[in-house]
Amino acid sequence: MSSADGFLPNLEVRVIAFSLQGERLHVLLVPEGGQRAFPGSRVECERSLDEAASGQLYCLTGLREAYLEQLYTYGDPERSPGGRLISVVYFALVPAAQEGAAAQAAPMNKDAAGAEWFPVESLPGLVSDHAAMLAYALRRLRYKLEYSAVGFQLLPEVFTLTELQRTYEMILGEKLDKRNFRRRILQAGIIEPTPRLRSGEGRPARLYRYRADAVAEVKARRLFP
Amino acid sequence: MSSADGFLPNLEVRVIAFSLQGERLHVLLVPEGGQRAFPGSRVECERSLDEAASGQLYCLTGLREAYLEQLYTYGDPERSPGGRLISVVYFALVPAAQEGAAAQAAPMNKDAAGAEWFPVESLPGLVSDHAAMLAYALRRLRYKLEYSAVGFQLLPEVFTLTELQRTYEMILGEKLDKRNFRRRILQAGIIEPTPRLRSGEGRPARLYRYRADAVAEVKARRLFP
DNA sequence: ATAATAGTGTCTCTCAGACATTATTTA
DNA sequence: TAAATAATGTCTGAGAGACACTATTAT
Repeated sequence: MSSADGFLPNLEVRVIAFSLQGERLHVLLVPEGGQRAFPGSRVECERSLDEAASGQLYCLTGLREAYLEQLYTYGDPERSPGGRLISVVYFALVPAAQEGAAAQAAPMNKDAAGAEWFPVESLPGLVSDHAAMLAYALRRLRYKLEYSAVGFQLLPEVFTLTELQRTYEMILGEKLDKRNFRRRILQAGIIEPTPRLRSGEGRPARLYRYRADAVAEVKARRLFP
Repeated sequence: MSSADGFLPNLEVRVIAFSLQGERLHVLLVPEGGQRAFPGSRVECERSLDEAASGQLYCLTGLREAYLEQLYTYGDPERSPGGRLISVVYFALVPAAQEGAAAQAAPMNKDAAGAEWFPVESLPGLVSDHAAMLAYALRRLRYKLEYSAVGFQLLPEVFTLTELQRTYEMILGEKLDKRNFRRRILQAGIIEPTPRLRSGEGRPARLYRYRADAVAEVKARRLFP
C-alpha cells in the first residue's frame, strides 16, 4: 500500500511553531516556491504522525520537549496545485531562551533549511492555504490560553510574574490588570515561587516556575474569560 | 501520486455519529471483521475530506445537513494490522426524528451496510482503536455542549425546554436544576419560543426553536460551567 | 534623590447555585 | 378531582473587574 520510497504517499505533516522573541509572538517559516511556508515533511511509513511532527520540530529548533498538539487535517483537492496532498497540521509552543544561560538549546534564527522566525503581525506571503492555517492556529492558541495553562510553554523554566503577564497580553492582544492577573494565576495553583530573584532596572522580581505536580490537573475553568 | 483506482491510498475517513434514541445517547456502528466499527470509507481523489465524511453520513442516515466536525486524525503505524492506514475522524450530531411527522428523513435503524445505533453505555466490541476514538469524541461533545450551543443539533426543529434539558442531562451525565437551566438557556438568546404548544400527559409545553439569526454568534461564554 | 519596576488589598456588582409553589392540562 | 407536567422568582455566596499606593532596587 505504501510507496516504494518508504514514505506515505500524498501525506505530509506541517508544524506551526510559536515563540516569543522580544515583545512579539513569532512563527517559524521556511522558504518554499518563492514564498514562505510552515516547515513540514512527508511521513515515513514506520513513524507516527506525532513523531513526524516532533522530529520536524527537533530538527529545526533542537528542542525535544516542546508543547505539540495536532491542530487540523487539511485535505481539499484544490489546495495543492502539484497534485492531491493531505496535510496533518500541528501547532507547537517553543519556550524562549533561558535568560543568561550560555549555549542554550534555544530556537535558532537560521537553519539548514533556511528557517526563520517572523512576527505574526507582519508575515511574508504564505504558500497555498497556510495563511488560513495560521489564523486557525492563532485562534486556538488564544482560546487554549484562556481556559488552560498553556502560556507557560512559551516561557523559560523560571520567569517573573510580569513576564508571564506580558506573554498573556501579547497573545490575547489586550492589556490585563496587574493585581487581578496575579491573584488569578496564583489562585490557579499552577505556578510556584522559587527562592531566586531577578535583578533589573528597578526592584528585583521574584522568579516563579511551573508546578510540575500540577501539570496533569489542567484547570477546566477559564483563567481569563 | 494517487492510486490508480481513483482513491487516495492509505487514507480513510470515519464518522462517529451521535443521536438521541429514547432516553439514551446512541452511536452508529457498522459490522467489521466480526466486531463493530464506526462507518467510514476511503477518500476519492477528487473529493474533499469533509465531502467524504458528509457523503458517508448521508448514505447511512439520509441526512444532508447534520452537524459535522473534524475530530482528530489517527495515524500510528501499529493501529491497523493490515497495513499502514491514516484515519481522519469526524463526529456528527444527528437530530432526533421530528415528533408526529410522517415519512421523516430520520436516522434509519438498519442500512444496506448493516449500520445500527447502539447506546454509548453498552457497546459491542470495537475494532482497532475505535474505543479510544469514541472516548475522545464523547469528551469533546460534552465539552462543546458546555461552552457552545451544539446541543440543539441533536433535537428536531422544535422542542420543549424539558426535552432540551433532558438532552443536556443525557450527554453531561448529570441532573440539572430546571429553573437555573431555563434561566441560562433563555438568557443566552439562542432559542426563541414559537406560538405552538405540545400536549402531553400534563400541562402542554411551549415549543421552542433554535434562533437561526443567532447561529453565527455562538456564545464564547460557557453555558454550564 | 530620582527613576524604575515589584508587590499588595478592598469594594462592588454580576452571576452561579440552591430551593418550593402555582398553573394548566388529561384521564 | 386527582395525577401529571409546565412554568416561575428569590436569596446567598463566590468570583470578576476596577482601582492607587507602598517597597525595593539601580543610577
